[in-house]
Amino acid sequence: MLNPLLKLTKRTEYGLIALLHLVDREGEIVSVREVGDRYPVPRRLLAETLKDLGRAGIVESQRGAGGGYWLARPAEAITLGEIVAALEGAPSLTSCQDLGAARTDGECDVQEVCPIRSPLTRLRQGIWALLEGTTLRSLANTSLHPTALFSSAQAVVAPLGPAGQGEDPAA
Amino acid sequence: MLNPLLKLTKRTEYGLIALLHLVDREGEIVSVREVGDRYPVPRRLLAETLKDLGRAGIVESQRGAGGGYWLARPAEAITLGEIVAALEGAPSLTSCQDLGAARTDGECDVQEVCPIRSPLTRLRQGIWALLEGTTLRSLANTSLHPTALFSSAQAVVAPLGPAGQGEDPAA
DNA sequence: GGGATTGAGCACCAATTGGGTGCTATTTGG
DNA sequence: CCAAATAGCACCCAATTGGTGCTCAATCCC
Repeated sequence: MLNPLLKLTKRTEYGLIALLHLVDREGEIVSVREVGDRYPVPRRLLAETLKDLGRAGIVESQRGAGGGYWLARPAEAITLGEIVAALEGAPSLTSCQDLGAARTDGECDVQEVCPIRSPLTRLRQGIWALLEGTTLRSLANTSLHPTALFSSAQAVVAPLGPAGQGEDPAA
Repeated sequence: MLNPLLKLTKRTEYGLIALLHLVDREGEIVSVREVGDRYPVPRRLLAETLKDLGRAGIVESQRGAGGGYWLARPAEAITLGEIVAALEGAPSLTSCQDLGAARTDGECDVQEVCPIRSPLTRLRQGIWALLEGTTLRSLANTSLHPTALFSSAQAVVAPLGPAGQGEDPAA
């Protein structure tokens, strides 16, 4: 059994495949059929996924014969984080906190004494920053390198403490 | 429904809680009962989790009355990645590749035409590097800062392309 | 030595989640 | 009017995860 920590759901996988295809056909209208013919993916799920992306404003669509999907924005203005959020919802690393949302019902069952909440929250933000710093364009163009990726992630996690101080990285 | 992308299983959550408690009591023997009394967590699952951590060589244990668990190594020599790997298995970002393992059966159903495999693999490695760069000590001591975290992650993802070249990080 | 305490090892059940499909309505082009 | 194609549900099935029962083995204390 392999770790789901970094797992993407099939929906997101299929969504990425579709989106990358849309990047390839930027400026044109692409039907679900076309994408489904190209990749051995359940056509129906692909359709569901594109509907979700449409509702999220990442793609636009036109119904009827000759209809299909296209990117709502240029590929460099669409981030991986946005895509994942659209297809899987907002991120949460531990189950005991959703940044104030849905606090009405169950609440964190580890409550006040939960010692992992704070540090993991920061880590989650760092990871999320990585996703936000990766654009659909950079995914499409493998030769491009997500350099800005780290500067943004660093900006999020760095405030943890003063840089290059006591801790020994060589340990 | 919130995104499982960064989700940790309850096992890992409980494991982290237990480990942080062990850090707090470094040098002493801590029983499952003690941890279970401190945090509102299913004592039994906590026990299962500690067993797993023991099998992974992260903690050591002693049976019998007065027995319990303690860290097998200093907290700065235990990484979050290691913990997660022990409790959830090795990481995989997309389902279509597990680094060569389990290639006998299903194989990647998107096969050769899978366009997301390469870029996401690299992203996964970057995220994993973040986890590997975070020590249990840094989690325990919130004031400590995971600075080395980014240098290691950068080392993994940077090879994507020549460093500090064409791309504009300020974009 | 005997009993209480505590971890080890399995097997197993129950609840949630995710993958996937059926069906119908609506829009659009020919 | 018919065919193509998206929109919107509702639903089922398989897989994973959360959680528990039971038994055995080691250790301490009396």
